[in-house]
Amino acid sequence: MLRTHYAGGLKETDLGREVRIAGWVEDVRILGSLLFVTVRDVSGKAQVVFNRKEVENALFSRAKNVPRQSSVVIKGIVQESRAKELRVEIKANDLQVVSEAIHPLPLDPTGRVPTSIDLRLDSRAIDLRNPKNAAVFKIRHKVLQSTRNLLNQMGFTEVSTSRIIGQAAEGGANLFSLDYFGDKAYLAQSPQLYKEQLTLALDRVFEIGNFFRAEKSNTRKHLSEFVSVDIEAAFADENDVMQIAENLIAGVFKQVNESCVEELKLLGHRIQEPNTPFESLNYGDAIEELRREGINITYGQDLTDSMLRVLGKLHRGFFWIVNWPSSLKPFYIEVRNDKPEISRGFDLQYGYLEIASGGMRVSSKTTLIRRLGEAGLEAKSFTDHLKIFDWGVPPHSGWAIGLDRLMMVLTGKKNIREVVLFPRDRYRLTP
RNA sequence: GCCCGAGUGGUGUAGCGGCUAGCAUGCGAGCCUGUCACGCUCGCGACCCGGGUUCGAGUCCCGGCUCGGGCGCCA
Repeated sequence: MLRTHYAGGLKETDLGREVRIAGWVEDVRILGSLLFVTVRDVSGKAQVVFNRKEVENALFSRAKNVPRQSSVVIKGIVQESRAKELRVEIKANDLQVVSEAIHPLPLDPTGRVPTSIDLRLDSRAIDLRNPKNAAVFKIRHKVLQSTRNLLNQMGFTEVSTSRIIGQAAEGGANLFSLDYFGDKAYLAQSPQLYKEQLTLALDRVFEIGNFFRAEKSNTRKHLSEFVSVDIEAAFADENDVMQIAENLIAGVFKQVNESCVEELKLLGHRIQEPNTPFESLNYGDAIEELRREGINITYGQDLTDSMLRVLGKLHRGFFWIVNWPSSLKPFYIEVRNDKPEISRGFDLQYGYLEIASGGMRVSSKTTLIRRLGEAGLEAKSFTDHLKIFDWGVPPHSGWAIGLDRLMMVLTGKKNIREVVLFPRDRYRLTP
């Protein structure tokens, strides 16, 4: 064991105890015969003191000359600190440099000098030594964990469907294609059809996975690879799954608030558990509101980014947009019985940001074939999917939450790249 | 893909026709026994690339590349 304690975990109860910590050197300050080394690890930092008069020359100069950000193991006795903000520190009797950092480093992970996001992403591993940047991913971990727990409690079974698919159907976004032993294959943009098929036997399923979209987007909220939280529930309608989304999101907010106090403080970001149910806005009313704001839009047009920005100012926090024209929703979304021109799909917004979309699905084969036609797609290329509708597919509903976008809300970050470890966008394929 | 803006030491920036190209941080050398973004002294290190205008170009013009913002595209 290189390490007996974490740097951030030293307490007064450790006074007098010999400990070993392992981390990286954040700072070296020398005052005559006294040498202060700040050592950080994932848990926080500890101050280490070397006294020239009490330790060997070799050790003192090794400590004095260790390049910052090098990995070190330090042994010493915990003593009371005279530092203003510290209770305890380590009076060192050994320091081993286990891996030296070569200077100049591409950025300063202590955050004394800011670094542009682009450069930070080029050096992501060391960028995460900055606790503010690491905090984002500790929160992300908590979000994933709570999402799994909450969906599990709601009776969902977690599944993993394939990312490599043979049909580029579905319309909408462009897919990345690849060579599959001489056949053309594609990277999935969504588990949509698979998760619908699974409701036939597994009833309620969810999947958290990476999906791909070959759009040449150049924005702060789009990536070529993103993480989607998908659910699909048998014998459920759109209202049922909207409620599930509300409970899930409120639950995630609550748990992040409870267990990520330090991380949120580091980010200087506050979150408030949203009240449920969320506000619900009819598409038609949204159009009216936009027209009142002087925006030139007519019923039936899709809402553009700038329109969503306006709506986001009028409706703070989470809100649903419902009762969309059927023509604006994908073929697998059910339409209303009384008014087939109105869809049973919904979008979830957080201000201007689209967080999720979903709806009641079509479960009648003839309706689905008709809807495919209306969407300009060929039923022929959906043979594998269509056949399940002969096998007693239950009525079902579901949605997909963009996890990265939800992370933007939870961390207050304005650029989606901040909340993804190694983002892939139009111009970035590495590291 | 379109529009706008920006590229200056490792990092973040100031300068916008003639400067020994300034500052912060970093790095190197030195002084200091309680620092804590320690302090102080000295030093190191930079004008994105290619054309053009001009006596003279980080500075102005054109093109390229890269980045940022907005738009568009977008299960």
